Amino acid sequence: MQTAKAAGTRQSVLSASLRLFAKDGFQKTTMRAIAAESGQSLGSTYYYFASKEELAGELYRSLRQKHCARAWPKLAAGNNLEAHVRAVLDTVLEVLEPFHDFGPAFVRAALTGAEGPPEPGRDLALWRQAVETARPQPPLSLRQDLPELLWLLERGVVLFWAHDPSPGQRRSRRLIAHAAPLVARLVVLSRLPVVRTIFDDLIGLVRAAA
Amino acid sequence: MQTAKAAGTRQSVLSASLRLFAKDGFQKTTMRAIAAESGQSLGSTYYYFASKEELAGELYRSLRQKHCARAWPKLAAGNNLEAHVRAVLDTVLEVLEPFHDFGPAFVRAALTGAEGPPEPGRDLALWRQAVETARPQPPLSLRQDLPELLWLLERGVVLFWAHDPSPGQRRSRRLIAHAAPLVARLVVLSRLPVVRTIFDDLIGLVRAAA
DNA sequence: ACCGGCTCTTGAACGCGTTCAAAAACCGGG
DNA sequence: CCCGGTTTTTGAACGCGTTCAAGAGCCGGT
Repeated sequence: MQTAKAAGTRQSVLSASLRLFAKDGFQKTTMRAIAAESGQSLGSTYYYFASKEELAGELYRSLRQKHCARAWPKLAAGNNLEAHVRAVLDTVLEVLEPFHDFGPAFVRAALTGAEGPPEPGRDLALWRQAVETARPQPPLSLRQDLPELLWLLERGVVLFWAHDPSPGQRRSRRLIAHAAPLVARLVVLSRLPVVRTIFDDLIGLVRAAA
Repeated sequence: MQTAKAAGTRQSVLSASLRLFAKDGFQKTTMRAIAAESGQSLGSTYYYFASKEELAGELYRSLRQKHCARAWPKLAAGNNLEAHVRAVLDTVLEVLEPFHDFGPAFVRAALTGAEGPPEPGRDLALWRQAVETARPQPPLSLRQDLPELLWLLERGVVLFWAHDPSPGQRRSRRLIAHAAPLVARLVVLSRLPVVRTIFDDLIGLVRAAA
């Protein structure tokens, strides 16, 4: 059992790391500096977080939570799929933006932290909502697998964004601007048998991977 | 200018690192161990290789060279595109196989070493050859951009392979088995305007990224 | 033979992430 | 109030990748 005060110190370590990561980036921020900033000893921070990676993972987790909370309302109006895809992806960059200067190592550390795909539950639910509430509705045959494919797309975009050196991450925005209509068009065309076959292959490919 | 003897020591450091990486993996092999194994002092290895990463990069470079040399002849017969794609991708796994136990960090270190895409020249040329010698020939409209797309595919496969924990990397093989016909079918279908449009978008997306 | 300037080698040192045994603080029950 | 056990804190220590000032070996020119 842990006391209330302990939770407080834990939080102070977390916020100290947030402050320092923002100032100096992920790599340059040392565990010793985090300990000093939060007024603790070095060993104490390791009592709460087993590694620097785990610290990144914790911050990233709260970020994705915020992402879901912010993106969800945007799906209410029942726009078309392209708008939904764009909304979710734009929101993820919006939420992540202040953390870009943390450096690619931060995202890598966060994504590699303990769990491979870090409890995909919430994000996947968001994509399911995006698919189900889209009007016109995507073909029934795709409705089941599409969320997973879009979730894969999201991870790809985040990875790209993390390494995007362009000012303001313009390239990542442009990537989304291109990808959203592409996805929408593909989904519409999936009614054609030829395209449908491609989708089947793609899904088979993803299944083979996972 | 460097003497002939120096080149020898350099080579001995390289081969020592190869031996140790194979025995203990990339992460667990220490620079000190490499120095000891090659009969040099620690500082001496740093005289030849600025970092552990660079060591990985050097080994990886020679691997890709071997890959090109081995894959090129397989393209001579003028098979269809699917066979060519499968040949090149299978060969890359074949060449890389002994290095899988080096761990994902090895590939990451190699791919991140100094140059972003490490002089894509040779690999891209291989893909160009694969596209140009395929029979029937891919549509003219794709012939220019297809090599770049396939090269992207190759990097994706390698990345996937590096993290593939399945025994004998079966999953990676399966991935290739699924991806090759998918690519071939997509290329054939690119004669249809709708699919062509998708390709254009995809190429635009890649261009926006690079 | 001696020198000046290189190429190469060395081992100590730095700062890092991480571990650990021991001490301190805390807390409910006697 | 004090005691036993748990939770929290501490600072020293380890091994790592990397850096560096100093020296050793080598070689052509005088």
